[in-house]
Amino acid sequence: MFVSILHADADCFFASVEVRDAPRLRGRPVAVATWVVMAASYEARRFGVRAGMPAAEARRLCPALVAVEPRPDAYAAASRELFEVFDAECPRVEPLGVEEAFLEGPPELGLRLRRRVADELGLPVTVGAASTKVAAKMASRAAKPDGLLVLAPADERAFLDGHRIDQLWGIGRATATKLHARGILTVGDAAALSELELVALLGRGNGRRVHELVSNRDRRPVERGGPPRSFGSTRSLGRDADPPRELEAAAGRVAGRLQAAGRAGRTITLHLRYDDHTLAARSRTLPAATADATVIHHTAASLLETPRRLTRIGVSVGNLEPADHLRLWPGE
DNA sequence: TCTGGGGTCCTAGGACCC
DNA sequence: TCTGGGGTCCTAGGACCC
Repeated sequence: MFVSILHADADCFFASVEVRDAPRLRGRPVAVATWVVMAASYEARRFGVRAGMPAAEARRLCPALVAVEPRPDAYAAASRELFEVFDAECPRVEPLGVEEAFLEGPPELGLRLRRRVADELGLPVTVGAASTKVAAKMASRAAKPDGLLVLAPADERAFLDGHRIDQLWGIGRATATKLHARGILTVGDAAALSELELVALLGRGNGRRVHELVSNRDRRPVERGGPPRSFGSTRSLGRDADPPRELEAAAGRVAGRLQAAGRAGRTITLHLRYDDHTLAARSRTLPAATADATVIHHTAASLLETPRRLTRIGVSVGNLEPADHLRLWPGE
């Protein structure tokens, strides 16, 4: 028996909550969707339905698709319950979004987590266990849906080496493109390179990081998650949208969430996307923290100057601190 | 393929201070 | 007046994740 890193991930989380709460959906292709798909059940995925896909496209691929409106409150409650089980079973839990976490413990912990979440929440959770975060994450992916994969340390390298480089957790499109251009197609290909070669290819920071990932020398420990570092809200703009009004609404949503969390922040960032899909962000740091909708809105609006057509707008507040005392901005 | 909304972390240059 | 080193904060952008 040895201590390992576990990655626990609730399968197609939103869709699983919907199926659990409406048993007539069981076994059917289900998508949680507005005009875009937020989550798809495995039955729907078999037809090619994917998160992020326009709902019309999903329906075309899968005419029998059952589309369900999102119920954010239900997912928040399920997420809370999921982490209550994690916390009850393990002292070291590092959340990674609303539906997954790294945990430290013996591989047997994976069995308990899966059983308890299934019994108490009625939701499927897949667990991967390994000696590093990257291997544990890749193991849980390989074990989906509703599975458990424990990698023995001696098997981890071979397991990782066989993956396509762009499938490795932590390798995105930009890095994969650079590696592909050099004929590096698999994790094994990349692991055969020295750190120096990867640094030459990818830059110092990214090269070192990728070297640690592909060679499975990922030394990052499981760390308890802290409070959020930022709150934000953005919206895509339709043809007849009014960007200044959308910005004001976004500021209101962010202020409400900050106040609910008892937090305030000093750095206000305006987020924009233009019609050529380029992104921009403008930020301003205030002398003191705020959770006030008007201050957030006015600060963001003062940063908004663009003759170009916008396709997305929103605001985030960072540099957070507790709001229950001290200087709020503006003062009373 | 360019389509959601929510995040985290890193880098790099400039301002400013000692 | 020029030169050097070290550090923090702010801003903009990029990359990646679910």
